[in-house]
Amino acid sequence: MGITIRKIAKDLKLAVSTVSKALRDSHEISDETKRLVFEHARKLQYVPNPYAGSLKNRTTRNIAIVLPEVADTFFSNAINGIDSVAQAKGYHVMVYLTHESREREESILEELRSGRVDGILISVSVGVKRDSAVHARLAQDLPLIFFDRVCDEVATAKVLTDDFEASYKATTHLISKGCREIIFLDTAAGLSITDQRRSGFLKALADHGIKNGDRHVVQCSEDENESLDTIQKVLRRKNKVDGVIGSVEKLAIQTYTACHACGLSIPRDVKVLAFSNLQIAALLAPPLTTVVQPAFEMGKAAATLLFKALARKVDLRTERIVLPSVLHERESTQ
Amino acid sequence: MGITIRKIAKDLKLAVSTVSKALRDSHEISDETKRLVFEHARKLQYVPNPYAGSLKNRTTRNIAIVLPEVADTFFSNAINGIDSVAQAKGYHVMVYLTHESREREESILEELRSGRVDGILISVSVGVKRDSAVHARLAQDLPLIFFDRVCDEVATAKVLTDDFEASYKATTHLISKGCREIIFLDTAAGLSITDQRRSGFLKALADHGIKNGDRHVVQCSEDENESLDTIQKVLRRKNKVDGVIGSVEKLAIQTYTACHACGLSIPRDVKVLAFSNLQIAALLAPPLTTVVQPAFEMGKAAATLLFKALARKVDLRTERIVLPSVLHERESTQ
DNA sequence: GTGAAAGCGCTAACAT
DNA sequence: ATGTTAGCGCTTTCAC
Repeated sequence: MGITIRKIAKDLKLAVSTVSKALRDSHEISDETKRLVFEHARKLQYVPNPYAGSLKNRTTRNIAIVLPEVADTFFSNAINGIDSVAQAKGYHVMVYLTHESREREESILEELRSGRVDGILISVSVGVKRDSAVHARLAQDLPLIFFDRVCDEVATAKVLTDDFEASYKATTHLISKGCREIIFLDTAAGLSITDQRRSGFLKALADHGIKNGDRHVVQCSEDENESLDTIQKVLRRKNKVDGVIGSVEKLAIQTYTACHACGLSIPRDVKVLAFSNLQIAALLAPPLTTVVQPAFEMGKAAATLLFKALARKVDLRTERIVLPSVLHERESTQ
Repeated sequence: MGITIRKIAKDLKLAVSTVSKALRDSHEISDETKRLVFEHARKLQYVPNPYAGSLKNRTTRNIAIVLPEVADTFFSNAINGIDSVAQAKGYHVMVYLTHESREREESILEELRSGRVDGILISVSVGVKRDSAVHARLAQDLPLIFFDRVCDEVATAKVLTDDFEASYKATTHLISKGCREIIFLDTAAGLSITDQRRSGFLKALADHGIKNGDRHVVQCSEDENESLDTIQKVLRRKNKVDGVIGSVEKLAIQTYTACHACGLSIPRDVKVLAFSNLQIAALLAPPLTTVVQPAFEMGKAAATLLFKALARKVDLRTERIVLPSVLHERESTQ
């Protein structure tokens, strides 16, 4: 049993409400009483129970981040961005990992309708549909903000990067380096971000007179071994691949592994480029050309939006923030 | 206003208590009533408010992880391990980042005495003392478990790796490769893990007849630029350094950067080895020899211990789990 | 088998 | 300026 407001009241022979008001520095309470209360509270090391008051005013000062995984530099940096504003606002952060399971994501969201948190920031898992009913319903109950991986058709705030343009630019970069047989490594299920990236890729191919773009898109499994296998097969095929774009960080790493395994030299035999926030991209063999998303800033923007919503200062249904990503050219595409 | 138990009771013309019992599948309630209640609850999509009941039984089903940062493979993997058991137990995970600030860590812990969480898993920040009073007091109020970076003198559970032995082995490995002028890159403040690692390092030097071990220990700043600067100065000094041990992941990356900048070839001029969980160590130029900690398993072990403590099945004051780390030899020390 | 009532810690409307 | 009271959503005696 921790120290409660009631204990302080009893010790000081005051009413609970008086103590409550004193602690909240209400103007109705005399300075002398406040002083006494504060002092005693400090002496007893009183810490208010956050969930008691929360029952009344329906606010927990907790927010949730729902995401596929933490062992990914984009997500861990986004968490940092979110945390930076949450800490500043005195909010607490709950983290939920879906491990790319739609079912798990849905049951987590279902649970979150309970009032455990005041709002939610989410980057959806593979397999979640653009018009997911679960997400839409949640957005009715609580402030919900998508970042990076979104459900386009759910009417709530989204924080994104310019995936289409960045991918178009990246593809153009490869073409300018002489690549013609470029492969776009896609994720298995339709992720909003990879959809955009694929579109940008296809558009760039078309604009540069490369036909049959679809032939250049390769679906990779969520399973690491399968995916690695797929990539190796592609690299070994007759129509010699001379460029690879990894649509997500994991695929970049697998491409490197696959090239090593196939005895292909990067960038001589094949140029490689990936969407990735790996800080050590520059230390890889060879240094990897990356499209870097402003992960920290995206987290920060998403959290800022959430707090605005909690303060009823914004209508989330119409919010949409697009931040630019940056192409870092390195040896892997030289 | 979400759906409450009261609403269900009113709709069904039952008492709140009856509904409450029915939902908890109490034997005092008739099957028929239970059926009605469950059905109606499902129809209204009732989700119980977790903090209402929590007020009574003083349990939130929330646990906290307090750690220096997420953008570190050790920590993100540890989070995965913790999350895996928390999800299985139906618990929720709150994440607190200290960013290596003792003050921040202390104020977070202070806040956590409020009852926001049922227990805490922590890896302490740089600068926290072995006998930190704040940590000791918290351990009185709540189940507290240290993992990796601990306060030795605070009497509560600890989950560790065999840092001394692993470092001894790693140092011996470098010596066996012909290194004599080996540098141990230490963190600025006394971290339990780097203390152990340094001791193992010094013991190995002594055992192999290398005198004045202390001369081989270099303190690195928390500031990245300063630290990089220090490393470069060391690499350039007259007594040619032929081996480097990074005591934490960040220092390994900085060593690579520094070697590039100084035009030193790894492993020809200098062999490098680091305590690191980087998955892509094998893809670096050259592949980095690492001492890998079982991060996931440590998180899992720590969380498992916490849940045992919550079930009053263990006395945390005497618990101490030591898991082995593994030396992965790669080209950087060949 | 069902219901009434008290209470968890705190806030807020309403006395005094 | 301080106190009384009711109530947030739920659980848990204790009656009926």
